[in-house]
Amino acid sequence: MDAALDLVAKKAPFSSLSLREVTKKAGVVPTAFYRHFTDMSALGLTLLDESFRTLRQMMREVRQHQLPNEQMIRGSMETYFNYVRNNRTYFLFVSKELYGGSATMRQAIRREIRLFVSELAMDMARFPFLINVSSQDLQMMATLVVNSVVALTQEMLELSEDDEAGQNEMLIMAEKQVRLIYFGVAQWRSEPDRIA
Amino acid sequence: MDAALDLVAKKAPFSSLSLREVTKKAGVVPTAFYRHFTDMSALGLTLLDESFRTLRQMMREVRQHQLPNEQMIRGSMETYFNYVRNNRTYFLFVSKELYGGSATMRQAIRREIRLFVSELAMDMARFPFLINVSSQDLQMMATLVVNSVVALTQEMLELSEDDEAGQNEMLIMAEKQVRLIYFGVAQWRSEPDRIA
DNA sequence: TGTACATCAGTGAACGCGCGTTCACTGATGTAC
DNA sequence: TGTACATCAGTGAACGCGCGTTCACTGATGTAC
Repeated sequence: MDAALDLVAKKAPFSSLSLREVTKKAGVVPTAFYRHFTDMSALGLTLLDESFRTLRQMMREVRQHQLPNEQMIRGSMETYFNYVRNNRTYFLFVSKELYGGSATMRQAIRREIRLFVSELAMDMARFPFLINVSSQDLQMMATLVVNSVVALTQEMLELSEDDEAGQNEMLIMAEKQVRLIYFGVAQWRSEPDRIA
Repeated sequence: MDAALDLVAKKAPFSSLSLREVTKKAGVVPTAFYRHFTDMSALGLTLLDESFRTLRQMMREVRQHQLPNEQMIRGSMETYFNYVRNNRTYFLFVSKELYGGSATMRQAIRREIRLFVSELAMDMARFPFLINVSSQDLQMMATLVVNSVVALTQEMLELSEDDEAGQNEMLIMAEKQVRLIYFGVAQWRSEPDRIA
């Protein structure tokens, strides 16, 4: 599993990895692979599980905070992006699979993302200034936040691992974007034609 | 080229396509490939050029509209998502390459996206209520809009081609999200602690 | 404590297959005079 | 208008290679009595 993650991080997407490549990197003969997985796609799904198992755990902790004030946004983003940095290879793997993987993989990842969105929407439902917003709109707002953070995560993964400055820029951008979205959220339906 | 796009749309990402697969699909002998491209990566770059050539053209037209009122947002989103529907295979190709392709491909796509972001930021700079916003923040806001639309585009591409209802839902969501962002944009720096 | 057996990760030879690429070729279409 | 030659897309045989998967095997570790 480590060998596969390393190979994905260093070059190709998982789908273009060969069984022999992985076993070679792991320092083991190709046939030994079958002692652990039935085939490559089984390995892929296991890696996906592993990737999300700890991520879910971390998200749950981040959600402990409750009110959407600015310190809370900054704190969540710091915690999250730190986690990304410490689990770079997992995120690189998931990022490449999200659109480039098999249908099964893509569905599995989208399911996890939708889960985060729903949880965030539930949190938002408790904001006093959002009591009149439909649950569909809450879902839309949460999707916006999650999609934006995911996009910046993927952008950060393109940076070299030791580009501290660039990574910090991403964190700041993420924080500002989420704050900006919350400005819009507070505005939603309360004064809908301020701009028009 | 059509054969390659078809194969990418139907299943695997471009990087896992073989030269023989493509020529077989095109109804031609493998060696005939070399009459047109030096290798697969040259074909990939040509497809990328082709994908963005007409897309840039369309974006230029969308930008003709000027003021950020709600009809303009709706109109732009309709034009754009219609274009996506009519060029599905190209977008599927680009979407899979954005994170799963070779470094060259990824860089080329990111460059195009950054171009769109800069143009949008320039448009925003002309909004009267944004005169005091730093150009860095304008870039951040434009990034947010573009990233959100890109994410929804990719989500739409996951839907079946004839899922009219689902695709319409994406369009509506995109319009709402962009409108919400504009609410936040209008709020930015003018009353920064409304939420805090 | 010692013996017998089961479990398990890894080995190495072998297979048939699709791969990218080479080469000399064919035959149709375009161009010069 | 006819002839000679160049250009060009496609052909088909052949190559060596890495692939996934099979098989019978080895030897270390764990378990039962």
